[in-house]
Amino acid sequence: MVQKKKKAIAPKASGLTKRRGRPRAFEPDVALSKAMDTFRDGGFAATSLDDLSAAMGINRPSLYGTFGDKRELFLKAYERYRKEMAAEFAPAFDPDLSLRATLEKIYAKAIDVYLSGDKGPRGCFTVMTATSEAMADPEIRGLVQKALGTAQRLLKARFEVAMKNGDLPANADVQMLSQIAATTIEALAIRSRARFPRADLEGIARGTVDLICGVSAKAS
Amino acid sequence: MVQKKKKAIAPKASGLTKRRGRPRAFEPDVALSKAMDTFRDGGFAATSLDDLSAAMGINRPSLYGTFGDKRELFLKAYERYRKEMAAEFAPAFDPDLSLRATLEKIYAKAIDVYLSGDKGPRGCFTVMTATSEAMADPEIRGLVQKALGTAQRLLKARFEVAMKNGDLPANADVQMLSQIAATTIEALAIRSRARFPRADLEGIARGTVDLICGVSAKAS
DNA sequence: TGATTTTTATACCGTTCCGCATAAATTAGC
DNA sequence: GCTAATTTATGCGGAACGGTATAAAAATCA
Repeated sequence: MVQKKKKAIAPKASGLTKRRGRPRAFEPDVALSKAMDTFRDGGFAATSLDDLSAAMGINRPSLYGTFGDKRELFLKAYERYRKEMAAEFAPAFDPDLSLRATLEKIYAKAIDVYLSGDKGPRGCFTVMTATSEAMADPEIRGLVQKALGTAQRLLKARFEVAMKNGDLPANADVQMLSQIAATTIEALAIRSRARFPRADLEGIARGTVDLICGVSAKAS
Repeated sequence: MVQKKKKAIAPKASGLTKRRGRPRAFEPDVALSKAMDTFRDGGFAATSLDDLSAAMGINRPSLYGTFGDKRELFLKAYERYRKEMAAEFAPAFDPDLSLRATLEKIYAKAIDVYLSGDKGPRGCFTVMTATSEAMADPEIRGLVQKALGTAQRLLKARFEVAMKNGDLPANADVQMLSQIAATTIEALAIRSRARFPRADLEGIARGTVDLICGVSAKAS
């Protein structure tokens, strides 16, 4: 390559400027979503570019041109997962909800997400798929640490509010409670992947909620 | 092959009958241990037979002849891991130990096991390595279910004893307690793999032990 | 219409993968 | 020593892998 002439003027900020050449035959967003599912099913190493290309419905060169190599695609898929999860869980943190309702909503959502998948429960991208790669890839490891840390921090903040509101006893150990709450989510991810029945997962969730919020009467 | 003549008489039950041909140049047991470590580091798919052969110090044909193909070797490595863990954790269930001492010993051992590894914390074979394959392989999935179930059953039995001994309140919910105790182990496996510092893991363990056994005073 | 730009489709390249074929090496039995 | 049995060492073979070169297709701009 001698020297590629650079486009002098970028198209004006409008996101709808007509591109010059042949238009894309796929929606990058839905393709990335398919890639996310595929990685979640098989993990990084066991998922081939052929698998991805087939699932995303685009040829390998298009895939490469749009998302970069396999690892970059994995990172983008994981980034998308994190954003999707943030959006999924946000409503549960609605301050109008009681502490118990918040926790119930979080666990219900987690169970739904982890059990979804045509070929079996996909589990959690962070806990299962990304953490597997965390040993060999420092960047992925950092993202996993951030994700786990963020989850626990959000829970801790909610518990602090609850303590001020009187929904938790004044001497509650919010650090410990947020650990219990966060690690329960991680355990749900593991057990969903191992195909524990939904009722088991719901039982674990209910147990943790009862433990944190207190049970008025020990129901039979 | 026309027809392989079968050995008419099996050598007498003595385990020390001299084998006929060239002796093995490796110890199958230590080789399997190396395979276990290697799988734990990289997972099933990302670990090649070259990796295994190099780590185990034996050539591929010997490997194949002794342990079978890659999946069989994986299953044998996992089986070895489960037996090893059973032996490692057995002392913690010594009935002379207090409930608190038992739990402390369990978590201390878990953290030690999960943080071990030259190239970084190896985590738990069940939670990390095997569960990754659980989706595609029903046999592995069954083993994972059994392992997770066994851990929780052991804990539950210990809590039932504690309740009879008065170490737990008479109205304690042993099912819930064993869930908390077991899921905490799984969370430790995840977080060790994500390279959370040892102090964090110990903090999680201490929190769970305090929660289950009760804290006399909320220390500063 | 023709030139330019961008994406698509086909198919290839070198590497790595898993499993095994083949033959040399090392033992026990005769 | 010779034969049979078993393990080692070398390395092959077909398939799958990740990535890319190349050219056709489809759009805009002149």
